Amino acid sequence: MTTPYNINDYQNPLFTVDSVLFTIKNNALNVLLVKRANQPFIDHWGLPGGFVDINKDTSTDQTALRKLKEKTNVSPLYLEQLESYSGHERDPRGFSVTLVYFALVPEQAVSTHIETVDDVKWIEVNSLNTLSIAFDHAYIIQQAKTRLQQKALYSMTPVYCLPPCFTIGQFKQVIEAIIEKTIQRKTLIRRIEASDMFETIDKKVKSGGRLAQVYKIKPGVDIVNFERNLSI
Amino acid sequence: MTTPYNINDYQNPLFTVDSVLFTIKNNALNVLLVKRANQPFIDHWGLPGGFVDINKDTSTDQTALRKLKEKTNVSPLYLEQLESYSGHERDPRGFSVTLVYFALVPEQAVSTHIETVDDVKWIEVNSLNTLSIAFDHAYIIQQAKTRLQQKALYSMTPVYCLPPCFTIGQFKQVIEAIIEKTIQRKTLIRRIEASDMFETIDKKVKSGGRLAQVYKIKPGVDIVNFERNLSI
DNA sequence: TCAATAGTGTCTCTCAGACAATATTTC
DNA sequence: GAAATATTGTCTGAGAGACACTATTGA
Repeated sequence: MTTPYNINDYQNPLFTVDSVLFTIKNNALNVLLVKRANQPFIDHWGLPGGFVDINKDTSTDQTALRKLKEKTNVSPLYLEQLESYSGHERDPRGFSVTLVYFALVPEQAVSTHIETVDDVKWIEVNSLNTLSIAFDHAYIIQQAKTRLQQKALYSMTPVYCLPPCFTIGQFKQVIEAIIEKTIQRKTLIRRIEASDMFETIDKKVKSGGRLAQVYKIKPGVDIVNFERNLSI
Repeated sequence: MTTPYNINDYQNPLFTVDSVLFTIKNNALNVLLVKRANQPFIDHWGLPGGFVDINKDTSTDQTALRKLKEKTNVSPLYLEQLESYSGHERDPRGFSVTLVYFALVPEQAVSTHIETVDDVKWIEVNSLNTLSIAFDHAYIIQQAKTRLQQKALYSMTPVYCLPPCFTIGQFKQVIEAIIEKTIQRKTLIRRIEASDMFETIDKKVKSGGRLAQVYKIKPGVDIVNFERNLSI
């Protein structure tokens, strides 16, 4: 090392940004996978992502959003860092680091686009084992699922899997699909009121029985966390 | 790009690993800072960290631990990823990514070592503004503090700021120093019992009043989370 | 004895779970 | 009316906050 801090003096790790994009489809948690066009793991399914483009991206958040938009044509409503994964074994090209984001969208925002291509698709998280998944992405998806399940217990985050207008019944189904347990409708209503995140709109929709009140997120509100979890 | 996936085809971001090592000293939250010996920000104080050494490190966790051990001579009892920070502006050398860990140790484990050197020191988090801090490290430390405060509300994590044997009074003081609020001793006792993480040892120590029972962590237990937060 | 800290007993309050009761809808 | 779903009412239980009370130490 002749000159300190010259990046080329170091063997740099391979650094990528990947995203676990979830939605609820058919009452089940689904994740967006992309068929790899290149080695390694060519033709396997993996998470959408890639290298930072330092000419286009102002941060790794932008990298994640850019790659998701390339694949789905929309930006997710919710995006946060999950964790980074690193090591010599996870990529045959050598030591690698991937910074993983986790993101949520309503299904229909994406499905109309990806139905026109055959290298991007939704897959049920509980059916991942039927596919050959690239790298350690199957493990990462499980970690992201666990994180989402935790957040569903103490926050309103799952609402970002819903379209702009929704009923309490739809919200309940989304939460139940995520945590894989039923919850009390009453508890959800209490939280909706306490959070003050939502407003009713002057519309009711049919639901098989009594018409259901339609809600939407108040403009500009932040996601609300609760001090107590839903019960395990 | 002639050959896909050749790392040298990309302008890679500068990738580093930094750690926010906290302890409680004089009933206040302190963070370990290191005086920088090189540009940029030479002679400013910054977080301990550096580049991944892919010949020594099996993961970025190892990078964080290796750098902390170089500076403090001990490994922290608790280490977890905080978040990564990226952008063009945070480092004058160009687009950079730093993966930040947050770590806890009991004070005395470190202080005996760092008292012998003058480029590593503890500084109270609430007095950071009296120093010139390198990069965006002051902001990162605030983020780490917020995360630690959250964890103190729903988990036993702060116990890793304590020596192996401790009293409930000491534990209470550590939690109060972190969250900057007083808590009910009774609540802490209830959580200690419910967590089943601790055992009493056959010793009592003097405390200014009645002798205090000494506790230690049961071997092999994992950190326990609660379903309810302490009140704001 | 008093001051100080440790530890216990117990009441209140909040909010999740449970579930009954009522309200609307379609068929 | 019956089936289905929406909405409200209300009781129970767990656990945090508050705080009084007892216990044990040193000065």
